[in-house]
Amino acid sequence: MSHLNASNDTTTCYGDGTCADSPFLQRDVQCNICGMRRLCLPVGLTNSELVRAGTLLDTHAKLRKGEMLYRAGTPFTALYAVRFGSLKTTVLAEDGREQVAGYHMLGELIGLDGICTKTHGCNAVALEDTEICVMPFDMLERLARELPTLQHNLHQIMSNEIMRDHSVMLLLGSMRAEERLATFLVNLSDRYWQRGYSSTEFVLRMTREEIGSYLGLKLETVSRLFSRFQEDQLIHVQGRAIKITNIDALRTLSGHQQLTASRGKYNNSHFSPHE
Amino acid sequence: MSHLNASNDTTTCYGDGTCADSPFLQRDVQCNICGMRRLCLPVGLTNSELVRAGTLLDTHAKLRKGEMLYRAGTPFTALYAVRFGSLKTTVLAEDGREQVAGYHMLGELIGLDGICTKTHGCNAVALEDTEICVMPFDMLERLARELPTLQHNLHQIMSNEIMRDHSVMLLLGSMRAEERLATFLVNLSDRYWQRGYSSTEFVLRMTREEIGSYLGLKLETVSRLFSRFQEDQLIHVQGRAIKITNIDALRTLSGHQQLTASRGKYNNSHFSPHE
DNA sequence: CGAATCATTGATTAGACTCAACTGAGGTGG
DNA sequence: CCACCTCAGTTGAGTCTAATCAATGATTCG
Repeated sequence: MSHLNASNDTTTCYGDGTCADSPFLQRDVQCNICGMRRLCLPVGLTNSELVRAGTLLDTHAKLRKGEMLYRAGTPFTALYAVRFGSLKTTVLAEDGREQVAGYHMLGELIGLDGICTKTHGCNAVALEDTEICVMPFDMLERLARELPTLQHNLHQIMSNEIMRDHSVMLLLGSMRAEERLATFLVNLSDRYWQRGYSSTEFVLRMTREEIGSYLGLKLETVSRLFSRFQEDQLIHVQGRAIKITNIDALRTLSGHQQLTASRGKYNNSHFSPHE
Repeated sequence: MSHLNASNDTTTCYGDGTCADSPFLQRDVQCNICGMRRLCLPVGLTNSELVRAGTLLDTHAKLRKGEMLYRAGTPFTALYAVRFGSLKTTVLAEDGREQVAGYHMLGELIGLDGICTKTHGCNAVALEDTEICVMPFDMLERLARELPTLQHNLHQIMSNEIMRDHSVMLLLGSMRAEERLATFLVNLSDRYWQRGYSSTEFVLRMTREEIGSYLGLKLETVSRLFSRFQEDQLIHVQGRAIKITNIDALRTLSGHQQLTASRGKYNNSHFSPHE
């Protein structure tokens, strides 16, 4: 993976998944061999810029299922990008209540809420064996001052997280239980699709209780709804294995309300590895 | 207001409300005459930096009550800081449902959700006659590359917005109606206090329906809860005039759960103009 | 001053929660 | 390899919170 030719300097990788250079012109930069480059922080950087950012993006870490990446209250030092696997983040009330704030998969950036207090604001736990990319934040800020594209990407990602949170607030504040679960399923479906996986068959990485926590519902309610959706021929459920049989009906149920996906740029485009 | 001496270059205004220079060393820079400087984007900039940022921070705009600052779907060009007055932002579902995403007062920055798509993601409406500071975003990004303090402040503010959203998600997903309203009142009380106003007597700038929309409740529920809180001697309500008579009980009700305030730096400190 | 908007309060209902019992899958160790 | 245990998931019965529907009172504003 390190013997490929360096490309010329103006070569750019685009957010739409295409690349100005030939498929074999890849540098020995971690991002170039990471399948999620086009969804991640370095979108749009030239190769020489990627090389400069190399030290930033070099450090990886592996997490076993259930392992915690960071804990609320501990010092914030870095942002993390998911290379593979998935994580949940949870916010904690002072009285001990805990709520899932998000599920994060390939190419998504987490830890953003730690910047403002230099302390992590939530817990991040791996839902399966997971590998992440560690980006020390002071280094990232320094680089962002030199690379406007990187700077703008960071701002976009943070802004996108704010939009995502707003759509969750809309879900929690105004939707009925079945609308919430339908929206959740449609959102997962879309995100798997964007990443090149089946949009109709996937395995949930979280328990009913965790889904409920994210959606502001109790686990029994989630379970009942899965059963009802199956009865109504919208999905087929077998434990955590989900097969969507009527995505249109699910979209209708969700009020065509999209939970904003992980990266704004692509939400309304038809970007996908399938095209 | 323009005849005061320029201070020396290393003079810095701090987030805790103090200033390294004498009270009279203020430049003819809008931020220096804005009471909210210590809560706003330019916290910590030296005076010479403030001067550089001057063009960024010079443009103001006035809004009448009910006027819209921006609308979801329209092009995003700038961030806005509240100079006085207040606004609500609302997110829209595709089916027309609308939900209040936040109430914004003095010193708070809005428009952050527009960065990722270059299009505003929500509506912003003045709740009273309001003045705001317009900060063109491309200019802000350029300046942020030159002024690390400004860059970091921007990141902090965005991160803080994410934390605020997370605490709203916790509220909507796990609290009962009375806990939500108590949390809302305590949050308002704290924010007024931080800005030098009474923490126990204030006038709501929004209708019961708007409060309900923010809290995921119907207006009748909000109204009933106000009445019950009054019956229980926690508050005195007269239309929109609120007098808090037992803030401790309200805090207890809210599970001591703070809705994250507008600027992370100050949340857990005892910063306030009263000290 | 009158119209419109906002707010309060009551009666009833529906949707989600709680409590509880039971089933099934996965992992461990004898 | 199977028995056992635990944790996850399903389903049912009853309860309760907040929504809905409805009528009336209070403010605000042109």
